Amino acid sequence: MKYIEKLRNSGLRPTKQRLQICQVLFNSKKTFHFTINDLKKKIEKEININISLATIYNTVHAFENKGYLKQIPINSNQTYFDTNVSDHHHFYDLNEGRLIDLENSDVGPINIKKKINGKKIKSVEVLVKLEA
Amino acid sequence: MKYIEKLRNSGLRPTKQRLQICQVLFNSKKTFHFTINDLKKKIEKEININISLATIYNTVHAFENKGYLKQIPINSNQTYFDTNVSDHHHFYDLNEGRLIDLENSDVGPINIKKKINGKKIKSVEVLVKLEA
DNA sequence: GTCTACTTTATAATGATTCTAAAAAGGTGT
DNA sequence: ACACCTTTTTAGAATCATTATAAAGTAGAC
Repeated sequence: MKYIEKLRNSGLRPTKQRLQICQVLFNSKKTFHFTINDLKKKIEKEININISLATIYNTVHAFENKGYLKQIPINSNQTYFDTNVSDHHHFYDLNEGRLIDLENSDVGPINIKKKINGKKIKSVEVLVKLEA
Repeated sequence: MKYIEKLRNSGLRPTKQRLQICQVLFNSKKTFHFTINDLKKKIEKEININISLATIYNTVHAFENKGYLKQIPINSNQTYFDTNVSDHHHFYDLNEGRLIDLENSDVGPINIKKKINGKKIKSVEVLVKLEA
């Protein structure tokens, strides 16, 4: 199974639940944005199974730490994740509360001129808020 | 009092508590970042008074809606605000959990090439994550 | 000053996330 | 396959930021 390696890389044993989470997260052609609750519902709908919230939090956080998922920096009461881990950005539609991918090529190069001593840049994320 | 107009503009009556909040928020020369709890503590320290959390939330949200405060888009368990409402960006030091201003001139022009039908851009915010 | 609508406050409610500890399952060695 | 030990899953409790509530206080208009 192709997900076993992903799990082992993330320091997780390949259990039944984790493989099912992988299937929902990584099996579709299109990447997508989700909250933990979205993901729980998606799992219930697509695999018709219940996985406890604690397990989902666990697995998602492990993948995030390993870079298999990205957190989207946005102020919301819930944390948003993205299965698209390529270097890209987001529109956030304030009226509909919807996130839309914004490819790197849609933004152009971003040149951070200021440096902070002893620190290196880990990521540069652009959030473009939209309104009607 | 210079804050009365700010409050009235935000649809708020100038009460004693709100004027005190204004003093802590807008009286200092330097702008700063804060969470609601930071602000509560700052008020207690600087004016030696207790204002209930509900009042602080209320006032901060009214100012945010009016553009007198900005929310900083970052995933954290708490919401961060900025008294610097000019068009600018942020470093976020992952190791220390610290925010640092990044002036517009430190980033250079950002050109969003993709358009979404019927939506206009309200803001463009860049978050640069730093690590050791 | 009186009146009415808006405010403040303490406290309760909500909701996302994390913790806990007991039961279940994975993995290794036999 | 079995025993054993560790990791994992789970339901439910705990935590913590934020929001709602409703009673007592205050601002502003007359």
